[in-house]
Amino acid sequence: MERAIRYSKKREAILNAIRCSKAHPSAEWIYHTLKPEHPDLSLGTVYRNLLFFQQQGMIQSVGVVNGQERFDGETNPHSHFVCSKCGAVMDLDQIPMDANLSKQVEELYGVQVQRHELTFYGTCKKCMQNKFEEAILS
Amino acid sequence: MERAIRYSKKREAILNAIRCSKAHPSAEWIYHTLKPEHPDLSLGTVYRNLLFFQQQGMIQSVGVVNGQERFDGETNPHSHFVCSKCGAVMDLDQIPMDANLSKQVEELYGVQVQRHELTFYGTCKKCMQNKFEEAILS
DNA sequence: ATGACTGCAAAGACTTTGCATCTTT
DNA sequence: AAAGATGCAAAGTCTTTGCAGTCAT
Repeated sequence: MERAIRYSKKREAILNAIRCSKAHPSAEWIYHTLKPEHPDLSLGTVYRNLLFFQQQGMIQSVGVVNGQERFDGETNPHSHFVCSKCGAVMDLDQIPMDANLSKQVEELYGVQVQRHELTFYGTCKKCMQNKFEEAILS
Repeated sequence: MERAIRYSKKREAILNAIRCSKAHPSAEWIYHTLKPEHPDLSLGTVYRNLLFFQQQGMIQSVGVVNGQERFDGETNPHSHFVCSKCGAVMDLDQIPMDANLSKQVEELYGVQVQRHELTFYGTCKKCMQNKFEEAILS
């Protein structure tokens, strides 16, 4: 018998927070965002639900940025930009992901591919501006 | 005055261990691999040197796999496969990385790109074999 | 009433760091 | 001798987990 899944107010709020944010939230971010509305929310619940949503395929990990795992409520393939300065993560909807690549990898290397990630690392607009201002002031 | 860089036996050994391995080692892996030859090696030193090599551009992080950061001694752009079962990381030398993509991202999004990663996630050959055997036994 | 979900706090895993000591230059 | 590199252990950060209580069905 499969484990039943029940509704929970907090679970709904957590999923909603991820889906409504473009920031690719971390557990901590979700926790602090929801705390005002749900004063008795605990960090453990956030982590447990993040795992749950991942297992259900409802969200995906974008990887670990500055020590914190980041999540994405959009599960359609798309690439990301990560700012190495401030840790911002943004979607790059205009950069296409080649779906055929996965098949090529499977055929060439004899592995089974579930998904692939295309991620760019660098400095975001805001941080470049800050760098510029610092350079002037020094 | 810039900080001087001095030779050290352990630093050399650590870099060598990364460069000679195709496993994309973690700090722990390096530590245990070198411990027999360098009984007084400490994990702190491994971590400090990993940071040092990264800052020097001599190695690169491949990201965090199962909670451990993994490193690559090959800094030329190439894509990776990560096994979600066993955490193995392998180079995909036959899958080309499009160098032009970085420029496109810079122009389209007004950011500054340093590098990009193309990573495939799935199940490696060995783990697929294990799955198969388990299925038969059950 | 059952068992899924949660809060809380403790435990766990990985990484960083301070300080005394040892090494390289 | 000066300052960089290390060992050791403590501290720090993020995440997981056990247990008792709560809530959905």
